[in-house]
Amino acid sequence: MEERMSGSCTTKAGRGGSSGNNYASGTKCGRWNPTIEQVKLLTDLFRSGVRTPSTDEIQNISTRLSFYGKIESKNVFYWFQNHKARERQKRRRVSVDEKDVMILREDEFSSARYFTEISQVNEREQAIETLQLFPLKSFDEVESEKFRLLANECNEAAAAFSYKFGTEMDRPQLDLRLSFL
Amino acid sequence: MEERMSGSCTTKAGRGGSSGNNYASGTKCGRWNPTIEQVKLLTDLFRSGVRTPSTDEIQNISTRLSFYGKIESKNVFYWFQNHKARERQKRRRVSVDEKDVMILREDEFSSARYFTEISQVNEREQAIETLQLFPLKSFDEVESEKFRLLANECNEAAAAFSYKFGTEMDRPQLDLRLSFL
DNA sequence: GTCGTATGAATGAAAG
DNA sequence: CTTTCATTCATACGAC
Repeated sequence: MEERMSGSCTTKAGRGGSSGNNYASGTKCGRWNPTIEQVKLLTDLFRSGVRTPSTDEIQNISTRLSFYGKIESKNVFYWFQNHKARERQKRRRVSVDEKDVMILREDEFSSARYFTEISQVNEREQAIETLQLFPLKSFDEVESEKFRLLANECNEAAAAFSYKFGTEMDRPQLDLRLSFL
Repeated sequence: MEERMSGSCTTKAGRGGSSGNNYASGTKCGRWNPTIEQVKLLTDLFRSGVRTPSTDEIQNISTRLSFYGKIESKNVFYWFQNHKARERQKRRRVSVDEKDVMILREDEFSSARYFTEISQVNEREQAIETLQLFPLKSFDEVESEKFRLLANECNEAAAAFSYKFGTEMDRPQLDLRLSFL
């Protein structure tokens, strides 16, 4: 059984002063604290279609991101997992409570209308542009350098891969399976 | 990194019951500011045993609470998440503070004794009467009306339905596919 | 003004 | 993959 020993840190009386504290690297210990650059890169990858990178890709990404700060492959793995899950979660919630503020009558729920909405939503999810793999213009000098490297290989390796798998295979089983029936 | 929307909004109001705040909460940006009624309903639900409502339940609750003011399902989600976590946190603090004033050495943590305590806590947490779903007596006239509605449907309509589809059909293939191997 | 607290929001990590 | 847990960040408010 895994151990839950997360907080063995000195999380005593919390941090004093509510005014000053920036999060910079203030996090004492424990979990990974991604730097802005790391987050940006990860986000870009995500936006470019990467969803569930393979072990190798994770390793790759992790190695590159380590340039910007301490990081483990595990972090990358979790990041994508969480990011994907949460985007879905968010989408699910927004779509449901922003559209029909009311309803909730049973017949409404079981109507074909409901399914229609769901389908639309899924389609939109798939619609994330997988075109511009990397904006290559987002950073300053230092970044752009590293960025290019990443962009390069990802363009081929990860990209070509993720494009296929991250976008087409990541979530298409539903249809696949149905097509078998 | 979703939306890091920093509160640059002049959010007034504020519940807590001190100042004569209004529940209007017409705040267009910034964070959600629950009205007294909303908090009461949420609290009652919590006391009645609700801890981690499903997506559908959240939706349900949210929709109903919207009667008392602006609210999104994510607010409900966070509310329960936070409320539960903080109760647990508080209890944990108390147990460490009241029971064994010392200890907490590593061996203690990994000892059976530690787990025993945790278990007890969890059990008690679960032990909160989940019987009386709704006190139906907490409010005035107006509230009790809405309240009843919530109590009624929460466990049937949407539940039965969404449970099926939201859980089984929404995305069950990945594992299926693997099970073939 | 600072500080402490209550609580909404987010997210890394992990369990299921 | 989904859901839950733990911790942290952010903000509003009140006491001083």
